[in-house]
Amino acid sequence: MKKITIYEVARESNVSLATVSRVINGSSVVKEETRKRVEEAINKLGYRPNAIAQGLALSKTTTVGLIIPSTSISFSGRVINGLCDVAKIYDYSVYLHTITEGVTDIKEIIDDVIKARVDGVIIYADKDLDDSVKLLEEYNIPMVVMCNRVSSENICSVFVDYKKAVYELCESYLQKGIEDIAILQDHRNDVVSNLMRSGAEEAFRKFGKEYKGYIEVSKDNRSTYKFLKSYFKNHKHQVFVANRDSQALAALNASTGHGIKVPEDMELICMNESKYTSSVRPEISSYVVPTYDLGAISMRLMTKMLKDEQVEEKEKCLNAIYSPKATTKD
Amino acid sequence: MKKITIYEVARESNVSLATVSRVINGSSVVKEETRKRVEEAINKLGYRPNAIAQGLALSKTTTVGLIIPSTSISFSGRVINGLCDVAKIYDYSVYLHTITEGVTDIKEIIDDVIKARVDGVIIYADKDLDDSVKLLEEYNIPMVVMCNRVSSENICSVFVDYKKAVYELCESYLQKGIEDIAILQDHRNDVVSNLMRSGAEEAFRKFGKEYKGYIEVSKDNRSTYKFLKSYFKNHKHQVFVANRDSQALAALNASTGHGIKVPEDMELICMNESKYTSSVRPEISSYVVPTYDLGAISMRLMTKMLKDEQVEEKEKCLNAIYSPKATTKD
DNA sequence: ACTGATTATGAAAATGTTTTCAATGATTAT
DNA sequence: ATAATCATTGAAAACATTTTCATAATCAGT
Repeated sequence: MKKITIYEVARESNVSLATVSRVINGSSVVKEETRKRVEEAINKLGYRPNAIAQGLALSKTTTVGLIIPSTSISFSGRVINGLCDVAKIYDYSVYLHTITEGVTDIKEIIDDVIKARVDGVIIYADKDLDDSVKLLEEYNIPMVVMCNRVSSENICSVFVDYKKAVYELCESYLQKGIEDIAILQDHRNDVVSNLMRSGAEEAFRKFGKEYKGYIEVSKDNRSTYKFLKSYFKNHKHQVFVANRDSQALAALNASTGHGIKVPEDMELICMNESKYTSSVRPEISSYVVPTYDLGAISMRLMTKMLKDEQVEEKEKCLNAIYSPKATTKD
Repeated sequence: MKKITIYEVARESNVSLATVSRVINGSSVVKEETRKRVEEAINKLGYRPNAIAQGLALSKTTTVGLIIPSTSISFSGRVINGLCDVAKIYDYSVYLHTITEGVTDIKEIIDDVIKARVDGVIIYADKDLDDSVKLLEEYNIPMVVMCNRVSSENICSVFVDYKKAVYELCESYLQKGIEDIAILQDHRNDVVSNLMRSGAEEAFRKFGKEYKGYIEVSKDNRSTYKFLKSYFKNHKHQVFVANRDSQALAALNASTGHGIKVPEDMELICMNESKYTSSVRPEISSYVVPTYDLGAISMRLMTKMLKDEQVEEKEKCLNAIYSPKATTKD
């Protein structure tokens, strides 16, 4: 089982390498008759171009590196779906790297994508960006940052405006005179949490008040439920906002356990809709976050940068759409 | 900003390419003093080897292709985590391809991984394997198949034994004289559903009975809930088994809506534990499926094949661990 | 001081493409 | 018929490595 290279195709069809290469790449200059002959040879021999050799000759790989925290994969796997779908359309391949917090050395990952000579890097950064990422900037590699607002020559960013969402949410309650709004925060000091904070604070400031309704919990689901279970024994809130769907579920179960009815006694709102927030009863009012789009748009931006198309907006802000549930019935 | 190649390093450190190459690859023959000189030059110039050129020269890329249905990413994202973690340990990179049912042409994906000259392919196949996958076999590319039992020269497989799980589950109820066991099946005729079926049927056959407790529902969560809502109006079951967590949640909500208490009136069992089955109350008895291991083991097998280590077991069968919840209280 | 063995290095070929430039053959206009 | 243009093709360099084979340098043993 010998390897079939462009040489074998050339010999088989009695032309030079150059011509075969032209046929592969759809160059228009080659005569119809020769093209046919070459194509037949290609099929007959089952030849497939070697992307590695192409990469070397062209100094580009039509490959983009994706760097994403492992937690985010289970949390928002559709990001990857959107990203890959668009990549496929534009004939790019995806080189995947996951970051496991406390384990992975980001430097190694950066080293690896540079070694691999990816044409660009898309990075999902729900934390502050590591300094080492700036290495990529020095390398002049086109970058798209998801979930973080970054601006620079070679960097685009795509993010969800949680700040605005929470701002408007708080504003609408404050207008109705409701100011007992609790916001659940997990310890991880992530971008979304910060945005939610500043949204709430801004809204309250507008009404001349200071916001301080944070409830801090740990990342772990079991302990979150335990905590809330005892929390709701002595606490009541008119409005309760959670970031992740599992936290909202925990809140729902913990509160109803104490006879607090959602939404009559307490409005429960989740910042990230999922199949779970909608399959539970009562349904949990949630923000639908366009995670698929987040990935898709990021990759589209990347292809624009790589093909030197005009990038009108270097910062793309997506909105989370509020989908309130009015009743416990359906 | 000139590109730094091995040539520049060679010049800077006054040695030949060959020597620099040896230093990069940790060859033992180079003199300590020269090694130092070369390493200094590498650091000074910020040189990173070009994996593409290496790939060409060595005819291997230390890269494995991962082919996975997009739905499986959100369903079992931890597969990817396990896979990537192990890949990192063995210095392999992951080339990601997603399959969107009805959209993606598998042939194109196969073409692409062949073009990319990945050293091996890991494919998550919860459906029957497409014929085109056999192309890979002809190409003699080492493969690991997840979720499907396949045997062949160059193919290993790693799967979860849902059949055994359901068999034992049914058996234990039948021994107690309980035979009213309903199994929810979504339309997609996938491997897991089939395994569950044959597990149930085998158990019933052992007791001289024929199993026919399937309930067919659509894939869509909303309509599943709707369906179950009206289903539980007129139906009762002692045991109710669902495959996916969202289906179990829907079943829980729909049944309690009609005053059916879990687990007193009906045992509810989910074949795939998730943070949702455990954060809901009453907790849903579930099988903990080692998804992380599924990925990790697959990749480990792959590295063994690629490094020509001995592969003792070409088929690795993982067990789903039953975690029954005895009470509605906690 | 010389031989043989050993260690360290370099020259050059090989990996599989693309692309530039030159050359050839065909076609058109004069 | 001839020059000029145009369409098609091929030779060879370039891409950045690894590796084989040969050679140079060192060293030990006589």
